[in-house]
Amino acid sequence: MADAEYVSIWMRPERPARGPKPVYSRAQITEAAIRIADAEGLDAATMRRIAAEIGAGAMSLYRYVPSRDNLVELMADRLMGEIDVTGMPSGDWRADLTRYADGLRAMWLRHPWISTVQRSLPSFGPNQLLLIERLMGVLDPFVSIDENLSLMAVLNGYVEGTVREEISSAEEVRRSGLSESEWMERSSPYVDRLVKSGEYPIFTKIVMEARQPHLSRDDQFRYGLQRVLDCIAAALPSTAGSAMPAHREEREEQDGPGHR
Amino acid sequence: MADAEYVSIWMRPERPARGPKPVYSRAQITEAAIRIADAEGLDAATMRRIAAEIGAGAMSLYRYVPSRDNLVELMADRLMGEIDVTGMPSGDWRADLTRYADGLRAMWLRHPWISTVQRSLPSFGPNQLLLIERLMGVLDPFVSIDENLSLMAVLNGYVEGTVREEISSAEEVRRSGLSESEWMERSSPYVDRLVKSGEYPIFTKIVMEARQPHLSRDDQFRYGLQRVLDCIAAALPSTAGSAMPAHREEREEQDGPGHR
DNA sequence: CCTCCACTGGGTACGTTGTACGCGGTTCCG
DNA sequence: CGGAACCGCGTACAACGTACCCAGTGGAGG
Repeated sequence: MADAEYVSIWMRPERPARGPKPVYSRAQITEAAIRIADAEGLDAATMRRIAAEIGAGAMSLYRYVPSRDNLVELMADRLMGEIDVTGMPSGDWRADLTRYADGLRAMWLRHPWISTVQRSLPSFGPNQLLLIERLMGVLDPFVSIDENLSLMAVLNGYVEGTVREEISSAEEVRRSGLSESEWMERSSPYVDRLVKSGEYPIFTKIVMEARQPHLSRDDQFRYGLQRVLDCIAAALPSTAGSAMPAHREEREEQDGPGHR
Repeated sequence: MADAEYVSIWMRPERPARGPKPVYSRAQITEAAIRIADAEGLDAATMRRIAAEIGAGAMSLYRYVPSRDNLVELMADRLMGEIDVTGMPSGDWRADLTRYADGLRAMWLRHPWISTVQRSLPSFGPNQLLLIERLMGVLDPFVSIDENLSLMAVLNGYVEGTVREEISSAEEVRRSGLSESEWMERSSPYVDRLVKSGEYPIFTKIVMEARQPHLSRDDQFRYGLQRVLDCIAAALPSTAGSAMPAHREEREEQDGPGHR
C-alpha cells in the first residue's frame, strides 16, 4: 500500500558516472547546513539559505539531496561522527562508556538543534553504524544483545535527558534577554507566581536549586553518570571486572561532585 | 534586548470579562488537535485543519491561542494529565515509580507524535506541575533535590529512549507497507545489504533479535525498568525500604552529592 | 575527430503553511 | 443607551519545500 519504492539516502550514490563534474558536494552542503543550524537553529537552515551559504541556487541542492528531510538525516549522521569512539572496545568498559557519554553530551551542546530532530524512523548512516558497532561492542562480551540494548537505552536516555534540560535552560536565559546572573534572581513572572503561591513546594525547591546551584553542570552530569554506570555494573557478571565500583564513601571521594 | 514582553500561555487567561460569549474553548481546540495528531501525525494538525474539525474558521483559533507553538504546548500538557499519579507518594516508592513508568510509556504509545515535539523550553502547565510534585515527591524524603533530578533523568530517559525505538520500528513497519510478520523476514534493502556485507556483526545481531524477539516488547520494557529501579535503589539510603516510608535522615550529609 | 545525451546549475512557479489585519456583528458596562 | 471590548471569520501575505523546465556542458561511442 505504501510506497515500496522508497530507498534510503545511504543507498543512492552521490555521483553518477556521466555528465559534467558537479560543482558542489553532499559533504559541502551538509557542512553549510550544520553551520547555519548551529548559529541560528535548525529552522533557519532553509534550502534557499543553505544554497546562498555556498553560493548556489536553491534548486541546485536537489541535485545532491532528494529532500530536506534527507538532508537533515545527513546532518545528523555527520554529527554522530563527532563522537570519538576510536579503539573503543578497549577492555575497560567503564572508561569507554564515560568517554562516549562525555562525547555525546559535548556534541549535543555544540549542536543543540539536534534535540529537535525526531528520529521517527532511524537512518543508519555510516557514522551511526560505526558508533553502534564500537559502543555496543563494549558490553557485548558480557551480556546478551537485548540486555545490551536496554543498558544503552539507560545510558543514552540519561545523557539526552540531562542535556535537553541544559539546552532548555540556556534557551530560557537567552530568550529572557537577561544575563545569567540576572536570571538567577529574577526569573520569569510565571515561574515566580508559581513559587510565591506556595502550592508547589518541590517545584520551588527545583527552582531554588537552579538559581543557586551548588554543583556545576559538569559535576552534576558526572555525578549522575556515575550512578548510571553503577547500575550497569550491577547488571554485569562478575567476570566483567573493570575498575570495580568501590564502596559508596570511597567513590564519593574519587569521582563524586566536588564542592565549589 | 529580546522581547521581554513574552508571557507564558499559562498566564494569559482564556476568557476576558467583557464581550460576547465565545463559541469554542481552549480545551475543545486542544482536544481536536490531539485527535488529528493521533490519527495523522502532528504535522497534519494544521490550524485550518483543526478549525475545520470543530467547524470554525481558521483565524478564529487565534482568539483562544496566541500561536500554533503555544497550542502544541497546550496539547503536551493535556497529555501529561493522562498519566495517573493520584495518591502518588504512597510510601512504596518502587510501586509508585513502576506505575509512573508504565503510565508514561502507555501515554507515549497512544500519542506517538509527542516524541517529535521539542521541549526547547519547558512550559510548566498545570498537569506537568502536578506530575512534578507527585513524582518527585516519591523520592524527596530520601535524597537531595538534585540527586532526585538525576535519578528521574535516568528513569525518564530510559522510558523515553525505549519508547522512541518502539515508535520508530512501528513507523518503519507502517511505511514499508508490509505486515509485521512479513517485515520480520524481508527488511529494507538497505538494512539487508548491511547485514549481508558482514562488516557489522553487532548491528546484524540487533537486526536478528528485532526479527525474532524472544521477549515481548512489554517484557523487554519491564525487564529494563527493573534494572533502572535497582539502580535507584542503590542510590537510596538503606532507610528507604521500598515498603516503608522513612523520614529523612542525616545520611544526606555523607551520601548526597556534596550538599552543604 | 565529431556527435549525442545524460548530466549540470538555476530560474520560475505552485501549493501549503502560519498568521497580521480588518471587517461587521454581539454583549456587557457605565 | 451609547460605546468600548470582544466575537467569528474572510482576505492577504511572506516564506517554505519542491515540481518542472531550460540552456549549457563534457564524457562515451563512433
